[in-house]
Amino acid sequence: MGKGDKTRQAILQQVAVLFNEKGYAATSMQDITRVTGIQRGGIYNHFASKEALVIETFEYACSVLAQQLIQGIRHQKTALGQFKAIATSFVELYTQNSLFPCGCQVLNTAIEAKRQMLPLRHKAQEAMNQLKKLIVQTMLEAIEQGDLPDSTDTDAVAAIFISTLEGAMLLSVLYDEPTYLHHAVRHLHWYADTLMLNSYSST
Amino acid sequence: MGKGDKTRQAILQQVAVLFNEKGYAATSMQDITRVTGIQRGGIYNHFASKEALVIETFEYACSVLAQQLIQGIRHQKTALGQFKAIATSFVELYTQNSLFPCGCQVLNTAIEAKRQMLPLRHKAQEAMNQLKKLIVQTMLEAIEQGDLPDSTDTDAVAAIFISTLEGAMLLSVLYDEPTYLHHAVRHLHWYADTLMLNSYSST
DNA sequence: TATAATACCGACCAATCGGTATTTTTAAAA
DNA sequence: TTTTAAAAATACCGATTGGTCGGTATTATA
Repeated sequence: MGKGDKTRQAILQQVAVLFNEKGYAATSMQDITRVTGIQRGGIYNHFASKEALVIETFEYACSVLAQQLIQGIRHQKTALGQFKAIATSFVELYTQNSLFPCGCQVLNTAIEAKRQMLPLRHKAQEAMNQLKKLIVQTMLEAIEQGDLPDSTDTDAVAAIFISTLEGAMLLSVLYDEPTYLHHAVRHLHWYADTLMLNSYSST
Repeated sequence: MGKGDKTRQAILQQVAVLFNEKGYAATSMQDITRVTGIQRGGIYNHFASKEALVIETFEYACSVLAQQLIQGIRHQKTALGQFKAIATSFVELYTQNSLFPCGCQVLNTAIEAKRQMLPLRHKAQEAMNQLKKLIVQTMLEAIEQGDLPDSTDTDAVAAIFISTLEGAMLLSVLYDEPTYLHHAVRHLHWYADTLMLNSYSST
């Protein structure tokens, strides 16, 4: 990796944290020069505009996030175990990883890019699609393995999973208190276990 | 109400929508003059600074929100009915009210005021405290009326309620699709009904 | 080592930012 | 109707915004 690529990567890493902390609009190019140690001219040598930097940074953050999430569930042997591990791993990402101390990048981005920044909004939708897909496919495997009933409405359950986790993330960020994430994991694990006995979700 | 108070109220109403759409940092005073039809000098005659306007607007939005939420559960006769109606009413607020087409003001504010804008963050915490208090007290009544078990961990259940609703709000805003909110309501109603049979929540 | 390409800096741009001081208009009190 | 205080508009401020550009230092290639 040449010098250019190296600094480019370093910029993405450092700016990802900054953007997640302050938001995109509230972060100025001056803030970026401060945290990267590179002047504006240097930054614009790697990225065409602030918007391009924003989008690339989000993509970078998502790739790291997804990789760590998948790694966190890989060791589980059963699909149901993997399914439940998604919640655990998601929470551990926030509570243990210093890269994301200000909440979920996808959540923050989705909120900021509601009507403005449409390309960024689209990226956030794609990232959420990926997460949903991971959950649904894990559930489908669990159904195949007989650990979840055939009647399970995988889309609906996945939506509940994500809603609960993201909402708990919101509360944990708001109060700077990881308890809410732990509550969410416990609730979701119980919910997953209940799905086998109770066919509510298909109605 | 004199003319001054009238325009002041009008500013709060119109700016509340604008802030909720674009976020605080991304909304300029020029945007505000555009939507209110009042020039900067006029605005600053009513509010000392943009920050003061931001905080007052948030307070205004929360008061409207809280009022409508309470009104939406008042007609229920049992406390358990009120408890479940909180979820329904919360969702109806978003899907039917033109005042809040860009998601929950508390959610949006909490995300934007993570480390910056500490007074605003504090206001967001207070607003969330209010919602939590409403849920907990409704549950306590339901326990008194024998519709929920004594062992219910009201704080934990309230956290799950809020997490699920706010998370579903996030998804519905991200995809511009109310389905996620409806999923959340169905899930929470089922959860509330299950609490009576299952004492999981107390562990 | 000589040459070409890349990375970086720092001064600079027009535009816009939030905010203020002043003037004009408006509405309420006399 | 006149007086007067408040409300709104105007003109303007210094600072900062995202972005550009010429020049220089550094790196990679040959």
